[in-house]
Amino acid sequence: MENCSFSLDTAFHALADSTRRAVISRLMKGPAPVKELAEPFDMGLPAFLKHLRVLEESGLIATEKSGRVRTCRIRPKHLSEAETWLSEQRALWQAGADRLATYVENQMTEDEDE
Amino acid sequence: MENCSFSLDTAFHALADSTRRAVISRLMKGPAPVKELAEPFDMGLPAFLKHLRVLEESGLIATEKSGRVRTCRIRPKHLSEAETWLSEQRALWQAGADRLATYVENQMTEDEDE
DNA sequence: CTTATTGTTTGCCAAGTGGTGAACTGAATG
DNA sequence: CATTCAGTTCACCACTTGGCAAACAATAAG
Repeated sequence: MENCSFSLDTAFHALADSTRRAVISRLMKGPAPVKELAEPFDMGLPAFLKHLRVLEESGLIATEKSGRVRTCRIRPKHLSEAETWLSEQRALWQAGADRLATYVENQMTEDEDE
Repeated sequence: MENCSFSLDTAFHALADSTRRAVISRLMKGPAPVKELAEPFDMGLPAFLKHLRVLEESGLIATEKSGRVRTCRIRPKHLSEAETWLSEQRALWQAGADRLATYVENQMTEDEDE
C-alpha cells in the first residue's frame, strides 16, 4: 500500500510472527531459495509467499529471481534500524531512571509478573 | 487470549503501531494517567484503551487503578527482550559476514534501495 | 444529593491477516 | 514435445484489528 521503502510500522509488523522471524534467522546464515525456506513450515506455498511478501515490503529482506528460482537474502541495515529505535527508547528510560533514581528506585526493579 | 506473560509475537505486534510506540516513548519519561496519554491522539477513549490493552498484554507496560484514575508505567525489562532478539540476529549475521567476507563482500554492502 | 470527570463496556462496522485449494506460468529435464 | 519443478495468481474463508457512538460505572467535587 505504501511506497515508502522503510517504516517502523511495517518492520515491527513483519517481526511479529514466528514464521517470519524464523525466516530471518535462517537467512542470517546466508541466502536461500523459496522452496528451501518454506520446507520447515506446515503451510502451503501461497501462504508462505504472503509471509515473504510482508518481509520484502518491510525492507527486511530482498529477493531476486533468476531462471525459475527466487533467491532471498537479508538486508541487515533495515533490521538494525528497528534495533536502533528500541535502544534509543531504552536509553531514554535509563536517563529518566538515573534522574529519578532517588525516590522511585523500587518501581524500576518492580517488574515481576503480578 | 493468552495467559503467557511475554512473547516476541505480542511484543513486536505491540510495537508495530505508531500510536503505541508514541505511548511507549511518553511513558519512558515517567508514569501517566490514561487521559493524559490519550490527549495527543485524534481518537476516542475506547479506541485508545484498546491500544493500551495491547501494550499491557504484551507486557511492555503495566497499569494500576487507584480511585478513578488508571496510572500507566513502562516495563523496561520486556522491551529489552525484544531488543535482545534483534541484536542476537545481527550478531548471527555479523558472524556469517565475517566468515564469508572473502567472496561475497559486495553482497553485504549491496543493500541500497533498488 | 447533584454534577462533572475518568474510565469502561457494549454493539457495530470496514478493512486487514493468515490460511486453504485449484488453476496457471515459465524454466529445466528427459 | 512432454513432464516435472518452482513459483505465482486467484477466489474464497474465518478471524482479528482499529475505529466509532452510545450507554454505563464509579469516584471526586460542589
